[in-house]
Amino acid sequence: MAPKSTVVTTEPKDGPTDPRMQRSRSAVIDATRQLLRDHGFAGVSIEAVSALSGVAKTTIYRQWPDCDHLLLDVFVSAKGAVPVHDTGDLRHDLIAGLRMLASELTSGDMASLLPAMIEASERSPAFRALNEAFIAAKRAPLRDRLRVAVKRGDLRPGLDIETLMAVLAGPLFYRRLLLHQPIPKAFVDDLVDLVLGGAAQ
Amino acid sequence: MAPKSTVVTTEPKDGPTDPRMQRSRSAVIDATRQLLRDHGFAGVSIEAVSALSGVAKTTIYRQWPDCDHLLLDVFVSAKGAVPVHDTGDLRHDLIAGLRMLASELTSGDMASLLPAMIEASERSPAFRALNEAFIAAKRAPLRDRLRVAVKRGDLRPGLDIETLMAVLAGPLFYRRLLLHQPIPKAFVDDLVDLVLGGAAQ
DNA sequence: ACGCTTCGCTACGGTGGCGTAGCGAAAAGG
DNA sequence: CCTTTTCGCTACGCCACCGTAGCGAAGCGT
Repeated sequence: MAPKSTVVTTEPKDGPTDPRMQRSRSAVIDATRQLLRDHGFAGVSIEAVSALSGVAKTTIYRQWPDCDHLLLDVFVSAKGAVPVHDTGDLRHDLIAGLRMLASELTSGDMASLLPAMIEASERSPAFRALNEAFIAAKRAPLRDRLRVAVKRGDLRPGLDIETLMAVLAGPLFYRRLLLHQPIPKAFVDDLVDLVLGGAAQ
Repeated sequence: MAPKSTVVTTEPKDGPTDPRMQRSRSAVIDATRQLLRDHGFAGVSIEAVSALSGVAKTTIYRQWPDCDHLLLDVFVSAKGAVPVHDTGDLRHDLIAGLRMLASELTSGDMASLLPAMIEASERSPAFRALNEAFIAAKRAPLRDRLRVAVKRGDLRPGLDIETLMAVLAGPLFYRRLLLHQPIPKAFVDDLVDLVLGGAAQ
C-alpha cells in the first residue's frame, strides 16, 4: 500500500528521456490530478487513469511501479514557493504574501490536492516526507521576511518566528480546510492587523 | 460512492432497539475507526470491518446500506464540544480552552479521524454537511466566551469574532495537519499572548 | 417455555482493479 | 534509411470486495 519506505526519489533529474515519454508522463499526471480532484482518493486507479488519459495501462506500469508512486509524482508536480517580497513595509508585504497563499488555497493545484495530501501524510511515511518538504519550501520566504522584520525592529524582539508563522498562515488553512469558506481579501487584512496590533483592549 | 444526498439522518434517535443490535453496532463502528486510523481510507471495506470486528458481513449490511453510511456514523460518534469556561480572566480561559483543543488534536478520536473527515468533505456533500455541523458544535463555546470578552471590554470593540477565532484555533490545526508537530503547552501560551498583545513593536 | 428477532455462517455470481506477457505499429535518433 | 525505443492493444489469471440468499443457532422479551 505504501511505497517503498526507503528514499523518495521520484525525480530522476530528467536525463535524456524520449519526448514520447514526456508526453505520456504529463498526460498521466494530469489525468491523475483530475481524478483526485473530482472523485477523491477512491477514484484514482491505474485503470481509471489509463481510460481518462488515453495512455495505455501497460505504458503507465512502465513508468510507475504502483498507484502510490504515481500519486507522489502528482504531488511533486504541484510545488512552488509563495514569494514574499520586501518593500520595507511589513504590513503591506504580509498582506500581499498571504493573499497569494489564500488564492492558492482556493484555486489551483494546491486547492484540489491539499486535502488528499493531508490524508496521505497520515498513513504513509513517504507521503509525509514529501508533504513536509513541500510545506517547508512554501514557508521559506515568509520566514525569511519575518526574520528581517525582527532584526529591523519592526517586530518585538523576543518573538518566536514559528509561532508567528503559524498565527499568520494557520487561519487561512483553517478557513479553507475546516470551515470550507472562501477567503476574502478583507479577511487577510483583518488577520494581519490583528496579529500585528493585538486583540486586547 | 457518495451517500444519498438527501438528508443526513444517521441517528434514528435510538428507539427501543435490541441490545444485540447495540453491541454489534458499536463493535462495527469501533473496528471501522481503528481501520481508518491505522490504514487510512483505503483500508476501510465491509469485509475488513467484518473480519476485524468479528461481526458477520451480512449483519453489517443489515444496518448500513454501504460503506459511506458506516463512515458517517463513525464520524457522528466522535462529537463533543470543547468547553471554554468563564473565570473572568480571558487569557487564562483561552489558554485552558486551547490546550484542551490541542490535546484533542494530538490524541483521541478527533486526532485520528480529522484528516479522513477533511478528505471526505471535499468530495461528498453529506460528509461536508456532517463535518460542518461537527465543527460548528466545537466552536460554539469559544465563540461565546469571546463575545462576552468583547462586551466586557477585554477586547477591542470593533474586533471581528470570526477572524479572532480563526487566529486562535487555526494555528493549532496548522501545526497538527500541515507540520505534523506536537503542540506543547508553551506554544498555546505564546499563541494567546501573541494574539492578545500583538506582534508589532 | 414460548415466539420472535437477530445473529453467524456458508455459498454464490458479479465486478473492478491488479500486474504481466506478447506483439505489431509508430516514432525518435543517428 | 535502418536500428532502437516506446507505444498501444489484447488477452490473461488473480484476487479482493461487493451485495444477496438461505438456514440453523442463539438471545431477547414476555
